[in-house]
Amino acid sequence: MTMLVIGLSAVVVAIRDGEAVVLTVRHKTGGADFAGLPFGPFDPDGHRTFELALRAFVTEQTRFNLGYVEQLYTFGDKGRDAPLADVGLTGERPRVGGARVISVGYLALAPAAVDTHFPGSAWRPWARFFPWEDWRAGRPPALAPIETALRAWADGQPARLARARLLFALDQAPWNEERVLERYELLYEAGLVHEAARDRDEPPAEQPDVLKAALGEPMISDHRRILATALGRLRGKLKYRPVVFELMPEAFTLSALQRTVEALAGVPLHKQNFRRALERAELVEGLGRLDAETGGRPAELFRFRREVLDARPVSGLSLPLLRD
Amino acid sequence: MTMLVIGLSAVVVAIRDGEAVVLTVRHKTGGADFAGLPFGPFDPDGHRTFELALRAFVTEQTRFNLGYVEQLYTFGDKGRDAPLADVGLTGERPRVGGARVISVGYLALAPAAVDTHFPGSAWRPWARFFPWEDWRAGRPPALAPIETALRAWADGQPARLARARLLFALDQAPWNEERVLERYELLYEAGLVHEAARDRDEPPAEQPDVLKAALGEPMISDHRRILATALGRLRGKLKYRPVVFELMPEAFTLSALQRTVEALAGVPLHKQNFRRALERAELVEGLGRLDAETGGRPAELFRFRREVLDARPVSGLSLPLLRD
DNA sequence: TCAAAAGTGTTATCCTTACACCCATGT
DNA sequence: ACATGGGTGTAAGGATAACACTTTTGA
Repeated sequence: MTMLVIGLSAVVVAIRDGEAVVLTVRHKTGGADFAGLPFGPFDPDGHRTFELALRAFVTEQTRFNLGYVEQLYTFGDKGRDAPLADVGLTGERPRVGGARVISVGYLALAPAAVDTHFPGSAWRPWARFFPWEDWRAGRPPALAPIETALRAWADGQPARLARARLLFALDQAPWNEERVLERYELLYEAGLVHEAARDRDEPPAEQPDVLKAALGEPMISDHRRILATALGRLRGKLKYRPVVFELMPEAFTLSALQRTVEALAGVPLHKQNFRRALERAELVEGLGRLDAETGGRPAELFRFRREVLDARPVSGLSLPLLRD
Repeated sequence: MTMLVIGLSAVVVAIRDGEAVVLTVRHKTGGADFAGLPFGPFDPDGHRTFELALRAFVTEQTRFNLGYVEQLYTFGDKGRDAPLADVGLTGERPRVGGARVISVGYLALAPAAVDTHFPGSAWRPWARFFPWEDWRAGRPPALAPIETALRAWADGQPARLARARLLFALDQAPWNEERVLERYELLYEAGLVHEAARDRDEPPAEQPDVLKAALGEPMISDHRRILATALGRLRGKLKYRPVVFELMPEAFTLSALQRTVEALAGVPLHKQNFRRALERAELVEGLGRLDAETGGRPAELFRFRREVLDARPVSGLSLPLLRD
């Protein structure tokens, strides 16, 4: 009988220089060199809960303590390359007939991207893994080669075309920033992302360099899928829970807050309407102090009124889009 | 080394006579007789994905095929009573030193509550398990004894009082229908629900009969917690995805649709504003036919325009509250 | 004719969107 | 002075919430 092993993976998000970054671990697999998420096995004897286990091994691997943590999803498909079974992080796929690995993905938010100088671990902008997800400067150029490839895949089939159109905002369809996972899964299904061929033990598809670049960097195992789940979940959550503040320092300017939300949601926001919404929600409070380091006129510093969480039900921020 | 076992549990929701009902299985445990959710073990050899395994054993246990299925959460805490390990449904707790059971909860929606006449399985209104969650006829009477018990538990501590107030709408605080799980967990933490004492191997607390009734019927294992997760998730999802229609027959009246949404959300809605919102969203289409069986004036039948799902991003229904 | 449920009109208010302009600092 | 980013006023349009009333059937 096949053994079951449970692996825990963490998508640790932080903001560095106004960019959303993710904690990754480098893996040398055979010749190639891929990034992965920090992960570890769940030990049914030593760990009382998943969350405690997760906090323990992330602290161990990266030297800082997680704040906000939330379970994302449990992945158990056989066809998909499941996370690695052993703690040694060898980068080998689980052997056929060996243990079946189930992976529980978590999202964690860190108040700042402290560089841990830990061997093999690094903060990387998640735009690297999903170049098509960043619409802050308008429609990302990565979408052009992707659109061509998707149309070739759809090959006139109406169902495929409809999905591609909706998810990738083709033909003037509106962009929905939350459907990150569905987009990644479509690219996987279409055989475009590197992981698709790898999971079928096939050689990488022949692709022009522009397309290869547009499809982003692959990750080991199903980690890019977990990352897509995390990004989608976080983008949704921004709107109905005040989670952004978990990523901000104690005192911040409103522009820094807006840049953070924009970096996460991947869309440009309307400055004044963003501020008005903030004000109405009474989520922040001016500190009277100024931040001189902004380049132009100094900005007032604000703090998150954490006490509102105990006083009343509180939703997140609205995302007033800036028309392009 | 402790073995790991993965159990799958399904919260199958349907509408019967305008009430939201859940598929349950009866368990005779020692003297007492508790309800539970349909569940089964995940077999790493036989099952390619969780979802396929779930569909298979629900069909086997209840004779119908699930439509909409969504993963809820994976529960792995040790202190909590985890789901049973074997398929025999003996109702015994997993033995100390035996297998550690992890349970993956799923939400499924069925278009109608077909009575399967299967031994031991039954559809039960979920209000039985959460009497405090039904605000359709105003503040539920179950809240009075619960409020008293919670205040006794809070014992003047501001943090406890604030949580109880917010979650249970004490002192005129607004009711938030989505926070079902948090409410159940507070009652568990306060030691009020039956499961709390049971999980600590303590005898049931001494409680007046009104309080006992107000706290609802307990379930085996952590099934009531999974049910609370499902109800909360479904209530949230109603608003941003058109999932209600998974519970409706092909043709339905607008009043039946409204009653369904009310039964799920547990709040009364404003008739005309509900209809106006439906109309604006272009989610339904009149069929011209009438339903004569309504008691008063016959109502027009409508259908869900399923095709909009492929045409544009579509959100759920707004819940225009009816002030009490 | 009356109860029961279906179905509609209308208004005040609030929120969202979109426009453009002024302010304080460093170079 | 002017570039750079911070910070504000205002009005149009649309969505929501709240008011009550008419219509069509069965008993």
